[in-house]
Amino acid sequence: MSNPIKLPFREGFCQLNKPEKSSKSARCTQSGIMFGISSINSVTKYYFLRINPGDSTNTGAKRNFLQYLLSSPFRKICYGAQEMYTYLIDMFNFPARQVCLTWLLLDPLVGCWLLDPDQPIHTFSEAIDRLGAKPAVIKKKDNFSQSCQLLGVLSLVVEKLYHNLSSQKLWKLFVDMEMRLVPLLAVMELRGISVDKAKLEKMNVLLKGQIDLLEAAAHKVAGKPFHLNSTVQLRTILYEELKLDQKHSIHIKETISLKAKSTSEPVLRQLKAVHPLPGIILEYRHLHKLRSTYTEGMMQHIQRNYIFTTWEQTAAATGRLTSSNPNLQAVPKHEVSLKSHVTAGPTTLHPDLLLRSPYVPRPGYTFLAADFQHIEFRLFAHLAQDPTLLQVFQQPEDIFITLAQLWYTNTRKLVQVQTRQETGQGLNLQVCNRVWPVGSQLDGLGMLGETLEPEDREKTKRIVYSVMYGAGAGKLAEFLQVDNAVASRIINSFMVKFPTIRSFFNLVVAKCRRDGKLHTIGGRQRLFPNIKSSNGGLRAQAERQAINFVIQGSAADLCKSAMLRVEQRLGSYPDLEAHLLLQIHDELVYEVQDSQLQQIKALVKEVMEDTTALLGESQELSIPLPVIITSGKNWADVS
DNA sequence: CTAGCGTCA
DNA sequence: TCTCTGACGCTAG
Repeated sequence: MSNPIKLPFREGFCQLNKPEKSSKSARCTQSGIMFGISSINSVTKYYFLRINPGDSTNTGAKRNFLQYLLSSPFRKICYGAQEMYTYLIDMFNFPARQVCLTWLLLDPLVGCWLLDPDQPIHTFSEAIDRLGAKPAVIKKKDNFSQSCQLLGVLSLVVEKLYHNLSSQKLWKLFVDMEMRLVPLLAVMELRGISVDKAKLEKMNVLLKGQIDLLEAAAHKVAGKPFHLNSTVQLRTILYEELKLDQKHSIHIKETISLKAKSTSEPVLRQLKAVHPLPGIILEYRHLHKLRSTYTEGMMQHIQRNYIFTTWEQTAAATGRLTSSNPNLQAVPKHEVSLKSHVTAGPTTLHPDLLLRSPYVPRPGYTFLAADFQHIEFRLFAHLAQDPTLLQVFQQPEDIFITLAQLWYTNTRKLVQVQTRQETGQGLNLQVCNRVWPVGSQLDGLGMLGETLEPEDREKTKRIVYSVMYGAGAGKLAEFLQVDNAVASRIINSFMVKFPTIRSFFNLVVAKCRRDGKLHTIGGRQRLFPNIKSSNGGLRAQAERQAINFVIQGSAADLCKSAMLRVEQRLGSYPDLEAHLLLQIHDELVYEVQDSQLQQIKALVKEVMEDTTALLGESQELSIPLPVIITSGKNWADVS
């Protein structure tokens, strides 16, 4: 650990001594980079490089110096590096590609999170406590001298971090994955995604219109105006004025906190049959949520036709990235229907809304999305070595459609098979029939309609993941809208068909009880203190989290690795222009130059499907991980 | 079932 | 008036 260059930034309130909560009074007015350079004989010299916004000298010597410093091979350390990077790249316009590939350093904020991802730290002093770095007595003379002293502590913190991470075999993951991700996330944040404001506004108006109609309808059937968002008022109307529960002798569950009669979704769905109001409320809540978050709410975040999200590296215990302010990972994917049962009107006035369609590429660019096909299910097959799934997953077929088809053909054996064979998709079905013969215990669900709709696939997918991660019959019944006996049968048929679900569960839980922690394919760890709890509920939860972590965390490793490797490969083709805009867990969305679309498609697919390279040469998956590439002129087109 | 974030009372 | 919390609903698997 020789020659560390330490880089906090912002004079006075650098990350090392910034207060717990960013309050207005603590906001710094001057900014720059504070750094210390240690020589061989351990003498450290400290400097402060002032960076004034709008200063023309920012483009000259200061820029060159920072570029030299940050891309130098010396070991550099910085607490909160992503924040520093966004600041610097924004200020100096450093070239994104080069930053991503060469600006590497060590950040104890991320390091501490790798040690215990359930307890991320938020301040430098927490890092000191967590790592047991000697509590330093900071003498308050002036900002500069205080910062110098903190830089000394930073060295100690990284020293401790190194020993902790190495002894837990996390160093490689830290340096080769998480630290390489930092500059990429900074670049993604700064690029932003462009938005068709007019389109978003139009959708907002359409939603508003529909919401107003629903509100009027609700007031009418309630007999008086009231605030539709108020559960208190709604409760009074439903149970004291309309007395829906008494009149129809329906028992209403009580809320846990206030032990008042619930107005929750399942309750309203139950009441829909006896009165129009609950149905209207449900529809209202749905549209109101969409408007306040995804149209009206999203417009608050637009800056000169762009939306800039924040990518959080240390927010999820499984190793996933998260997005916030706004959360672009939760923009609705499926079309929203404005057709209503209560508000009649010509359908032309109620078009379906695609809330992802206002997000568009810059002029001259096209969106390119790359999706890992059912990554967690495939990883389960690999990790559990399930013989049936290992066989099925040799082919890049859509297993959720296959399963949906299987259930369908089992309930109504004829028709569809023929047409699918004619369209050349019969092969999949034959494969699945060989593996899960018609008439097996997967049948009799009777919940799919005449033809296979996209919703059927979505439903099947949710069943698979629910059961895989240990859902009880009650929960499954609730979301499938079937009774408990049917849900039980579904779960049971899965367990019979894939006995490795249980054996893998037992294996993972046993390992977790032995070690107190588990590891993903990429070596990421998570601690499970409750795995030995005497409280059965807590223990069961820890067991489900354990299973989920191994799979979801491994998927996160692969996706992060894919982001980095695509970036590296693009680096060897300087003419190719592709900018990563979004990561939605298993999906990467790029903005690529129109004329280079085909070339980049091929490049991305090749890199992402090379799982051996993604995992490092020593590891290999038992199954391929097919990647689906789509492209288009708005985000809805590639979803 | 797991993992998140944003809205609202 | 402000901040925090729980329930809900959107996403991803």
